[in-house]
This record gives sequence, structure tokens and C-alpha cells, in this order.
Amino acid sequence: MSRRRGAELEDAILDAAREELAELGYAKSTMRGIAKRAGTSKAVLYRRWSSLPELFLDTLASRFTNVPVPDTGDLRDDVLELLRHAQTSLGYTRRDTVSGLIADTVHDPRLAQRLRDLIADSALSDAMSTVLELAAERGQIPPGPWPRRVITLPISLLRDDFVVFGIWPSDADLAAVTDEVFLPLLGYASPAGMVRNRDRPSSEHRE
Amino acid sequence: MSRRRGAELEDAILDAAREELAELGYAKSTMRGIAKRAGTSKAVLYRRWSSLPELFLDTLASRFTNVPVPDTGDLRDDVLELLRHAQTSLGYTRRDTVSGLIADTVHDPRLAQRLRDLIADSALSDAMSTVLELAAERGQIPPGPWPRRVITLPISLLRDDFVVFGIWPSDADLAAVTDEVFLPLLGYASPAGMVRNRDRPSSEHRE
DNA sequence: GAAATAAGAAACCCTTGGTTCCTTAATCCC
DNA sequence: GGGATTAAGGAACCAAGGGTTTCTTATTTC
Repeated sequence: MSRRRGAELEDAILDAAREELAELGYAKSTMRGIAKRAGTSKAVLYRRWSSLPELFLDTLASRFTNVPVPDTGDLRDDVLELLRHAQTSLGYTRRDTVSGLIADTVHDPRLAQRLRDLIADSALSDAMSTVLELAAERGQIPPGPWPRRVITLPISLLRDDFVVFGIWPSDADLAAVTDEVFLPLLGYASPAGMVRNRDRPSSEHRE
Repeated sequence: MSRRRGAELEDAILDAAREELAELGYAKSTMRGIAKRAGTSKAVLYRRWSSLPELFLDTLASRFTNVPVPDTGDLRDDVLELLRHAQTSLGYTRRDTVSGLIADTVHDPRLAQRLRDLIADSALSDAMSTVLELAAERGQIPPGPWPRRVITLPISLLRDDFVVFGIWPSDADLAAVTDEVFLPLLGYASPAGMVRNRDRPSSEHRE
């Protein structure tokens, strides 16, 4: 029988890990299970990754890069498109994977940092910065610079929902964060004469 | 030798669990360890709690209730006081405890709900609602009702920092969230003629 | 074709969650 | 007070999983 090696084998393992994760969830995924699924042995996995979280981190690594900067001409549309991109990236990832990784990497600063770079806002917030600059040039909002906290605001809110409450953000959530919080804070007046947020209570409720 | 029973024993176990958690962290705390520390046996613990997360949940339960509504006469001071209360509650809790619990309770809806009720905003957001109403009556901000998302905004942001980034919010963070995001969103003009946030970039940075 | 490399299979160790069983102390109730 | 009931505490046990080691053998490399 044939034996895979190098990159071919590695890809097969990563695929197996993704499969296991999708099927069993983070908590029930095991090295044994992944090895078996990939048709190889634990020793081979440990030769490449020093621990389970490390392997899982590589599993996700491909997903959260390349954030395109939207440029529709309208701030609201740009923001929504950017958030939808984040939403889609997250969509591939089960919630328990994120919280599991957070929990398992707290004690290892190197891993924790890698995870943060993945989940967190680096690429997204750069894109958001640009979106705000473009809007300021068009005169839709006052000129910057905006505090970092303002730039990452919508992402933080959605991530909080996702991680703490287990809510995968719907389109309505994206719109609510944008219209009720982000745009009003930026001082954006919608071209369509949008109603001020606080005069119309949020239409979607949960719990 | 004497044998403890009932509430006395239970308190001793909860104390032992808190000790173990504080000393070893969530990931390294074990039933065996807690039982030993409390001078009893695992069987006794399992007679009371069906699992480790359940026990830990009870360990924290006492901390996150009774949120006093501040009423200093100024919105900014009220908000800061409320956030400081949240900060203090969190301060007793290591970050890995929260993320560990989140990860361990995803698959059990009942536990997940209990955790959410603890960490999340129920009591805090009620208090925040009242604070905003008081400010509106004083004419410091426009009248409500505000969307739920606006009310919980500062808490969500700080919680995101805490859970995802492992940052225990400092007083500066509290102030930044309040002055850069929350108050501007509410349309609050500081009595002291506060500078608009976006004209002075955030003074504290991290990473 | 020989030497170096690494795959795959298996056994193994250790820790932990969770269970069971038994002995014996504390409490209850007549 | 004394017997019946309850539950504490101790120990052994099981299964599962992380992580390591060892060995055989297929693949590369030179």
C-alpha cells in the first residue's frame, strides 16, 4: 500500500481535523479521532503539531485573511458589506471552536496571540479605517482620526454576541449594530433621511 | 474524629473550590483536588454537583447580584460608577474561569443559560436603563427609549476585551469606553465643556 | 543499490471525570 | 437511651484522552 508524505499528508490531516471539528465539535474532537479519520497515527500528528489547539489553530488559519475594502460610495453599505464579510468568516466556524480555543490558549501566550490575530480585528479594523476615511472624504462623516475603540466597535459587539451568547449574527443584527450604534456615533446622516435610531426602538429582540 | 454535614460541609467545599480556582486556574482545577483540599472525597462532591462546571458556577453565583443604581446627579459619573461595579465583580474572577466556563457549558443549554445570567447584563443593564432615564429627566441627554444594544454597549465592549483579549479593564479603559463611545453616542455634552472625542486620539494603546 | 528519512501501527504511561461499594459517624425518632 | 436512617469519607475501579516511545517498513535521496 502507498504512503503519503509531506504536504499531501499534512493537507489530509488538516481536512480530517476540519471534518472532526464540524462533526463532533471542539470539545469532543480528539487526536486519536483525527488520526484515524486521516488514516494515519497519533505519532504523525505529534510530529507536526505539539498539541491539539495548535492543530486547530492551523485549521482555521486560512479563513481570516484577505479582507477586501468595500467601496460602494455609501458609508452604510460599506460598513454592512465589511460586517457581512466578518459574518461569513465566522460562519465557517462553530461557536464552541472559538470559545474552546480561547479557553485552551489562555495559558500559552504564543498560542493566545496567534488566536487573537486570527479572530480579532487586525485585518478587519484596517479595512474599517479605510472605509471611514473614504466616507470622510465624501463628506458623509466628520474627518478622523477616530479612536481605535470606535473603529472596532461593531466588530467587538458582534463578537461579544457570538462568543458569550452563542449568537451567530443575523443580517438583522448586522443592520442593528450599524444603524442603532455605529452610524449614529459617527454622526452619519443617511442620504435617504433615515429616522434617528432612538426614536424607533429596536425591532428584534432575543432571549 | 468529627464529620461535617449539610451546609457546613457545603460551604467548606465551595471555599475549597474558590481556593483551587484562584491558585491553579480553571483548566487545572480538578474534582480530586477540590475534594482533597476540602478534606473530603469525590463521592461527596458528586452527591451535590453533577459536574465540575456546575460546581464552579455555584462558586461564582454569589458575586454578580445586587447592582446598586448610582445617582450622583451627573450622567458621566453614574456610568463610570456602574462600570466600576462591573469591573470589581469581574476582578474577583480570573479570565480563564470565564472562558473555561463558556467553553464547558456550550453543550448544556441549562448551564449555558445560568452562566449567561451571571456574567451577562441582566442586572447591570437594568441599572443602566435607570441611569439613562434619570439623565434624560435632568435634560442631559435626549429622552429614550434607547435600543437594548445601546444600553448594554459599554458592558459588551468591556466584556469583549476581558473574554477575548484577556484584558482586565483598567480605569482608563472604563473612561475611554465612556468618553469615546458611550456618551458621544447618547449625545451627552459634558458640563465641563469636554472636548469631542474624535479630536483627541485615544491616549492609551495596547499591543 | 545503500543510507537516510519519515510513515504507520501498537503499546504504554499518567491524569481526570465519573461511579460504586463499603465502613462508620452523626442525626432522627420512638 | 437506643435502634434505624442518613450521609460522610475512603478506596478501588472504569473509560477516555493527551502525550510518548518503540518498532517495522515504505519512500526518497544520493
